[in-house]
Amino acid sequence: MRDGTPQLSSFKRTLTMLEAVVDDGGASSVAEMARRLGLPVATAHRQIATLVAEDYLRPLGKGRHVAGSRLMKLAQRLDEKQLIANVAAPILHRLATRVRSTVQLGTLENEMVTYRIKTGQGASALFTKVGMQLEAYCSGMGKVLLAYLPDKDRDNYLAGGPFVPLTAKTITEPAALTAELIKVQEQGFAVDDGEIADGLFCMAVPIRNPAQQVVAAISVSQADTGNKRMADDVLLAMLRQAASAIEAEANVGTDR
Amino acid sequence: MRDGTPQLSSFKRTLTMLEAVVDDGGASSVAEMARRLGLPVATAHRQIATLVAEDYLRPLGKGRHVAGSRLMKLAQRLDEKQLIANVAAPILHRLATRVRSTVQLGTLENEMVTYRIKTGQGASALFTKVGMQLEAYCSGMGKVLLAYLPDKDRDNYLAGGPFVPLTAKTITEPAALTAELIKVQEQGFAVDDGEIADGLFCMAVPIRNPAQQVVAAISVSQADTGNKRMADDVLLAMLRQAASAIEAEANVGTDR
DNA sequence: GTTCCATCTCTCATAATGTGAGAAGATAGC
DNA sequence: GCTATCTTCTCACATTATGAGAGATGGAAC
Repeated sequence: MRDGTPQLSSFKRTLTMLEAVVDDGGASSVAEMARRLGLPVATAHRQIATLVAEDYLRPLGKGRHVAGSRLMKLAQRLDEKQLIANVAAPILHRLATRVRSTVQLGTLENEMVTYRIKTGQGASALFTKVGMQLEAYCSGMGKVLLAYLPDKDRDNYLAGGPFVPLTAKTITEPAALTAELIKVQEQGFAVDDGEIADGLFCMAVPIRNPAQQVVAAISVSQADTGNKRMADDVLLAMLRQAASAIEAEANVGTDR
Repeated sequence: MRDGTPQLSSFKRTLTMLEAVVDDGGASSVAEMARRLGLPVATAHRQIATLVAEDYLRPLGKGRHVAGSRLMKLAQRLDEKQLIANVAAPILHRLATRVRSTVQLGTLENEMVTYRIKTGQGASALFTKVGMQLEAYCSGMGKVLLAYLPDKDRDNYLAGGPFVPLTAKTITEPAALTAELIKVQEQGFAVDDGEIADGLFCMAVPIRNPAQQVVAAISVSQADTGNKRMADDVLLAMLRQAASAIEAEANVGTDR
């Protein structure tokens, strides 16, 4: 067991078939696909039958197949957040140089914030890392993402707990947290002034998809060095401008 | 081999793992996933190793994984336009036999119309071919697709030119073309009476996605043989009915 | 440093499972 | 009608996945 293709070979072959059918756009019959991939017809049929049973393909009459709903759902789960992160990267990079601070982008998965982009000055100082997942209740981005959650999910989160304090300022009372999230939703941004780490100030705003759902948040973090810090309203304006730019850019791919 | 789950079970289980990891957004370790799915750790590792080898997952340090590039590419290929074309095919086929003419479906890419479906009587007579790309300004489908473009893009197209005449009736004046597109948008359909080829009559209507964006157009083409031609309003009604059917069918997999 | 705990890697005997040829059943085209 | 093509089914075979357990790795706590 040390060859090039030792593992789960049937899985691999079936994936290849799946891709071939999707690529083909449902133009060809199963037998045709089998011929193209050099597979026995019986095998091809088994593979496609399985894919259909799993709803990764949908039969469309006359031996044709198109992507099924389960595959579509999987694809949707992927690209929205990933796409947003991709288009956001250059915009956030510019923002970071302008505000001379660390700028981050995060999304919510499993009630945790996934940090997907981190850029700018002082990036190394911050303890966050791309790919890292952190509790949502104590960060600016997290509060934004929680604030726009569907009511049911948000209530569920708030009922979950426990909310352990990371600093003296961390909000740990469910009632206080609820009030905070309502405030965040009303004003359209969140502030974290030392709730996640002492002396760390963050401001975060949401990023929406074309359907107006909040799918990500971006934030600016500044270590409170006592002296010059950019005025909050200026910072907020710049964040919102970046958010708009990201939304506009991301929607280009959607329409047309 | 006659149970409910007889086929390619390892494939199914690995798919389940793939989805679980994607859903999880890379939050949990492999062992955690194994526990959650009730699998032996060794099996889980094999599955994930395979998914990584196939580039469906990408390791993200510390046992975490996110969607890999091959999965991303697959997701991209499932694009809206191709799907519409797939579900449209049988509907257009029926339409073509009813109107006894050639029915086509096209989408706009790079300001050119891509012909994706061509079916029905006299299909061989028409010079278009599936996969072909043609200028948009001179065909019924093209005019529909241009008419619903965002203003910015449409103005840009109109400023582009040049619009070479293919027949005596081809609209080549930007001003006239602008007026024509406005008319098309207002009435919701386009007519091409000999603008692309002498004696060729076409009528085209848009196809919209759930967000009400125009993503494709369908058309009926009839060579003007001098005698019986179906009444325009009847043709239009049938085209619109087909468009509705396609939109309804395409949205089944999209929602939820 | 050491100890503990969780994760990951590897091996191997077992049998479960996918395989593919071919026959038989459908379907379409002529 | 016939013929060509696609699909479903069966079955013997051995390829291939399986899962337990032992060893290796890596942190975190102390």
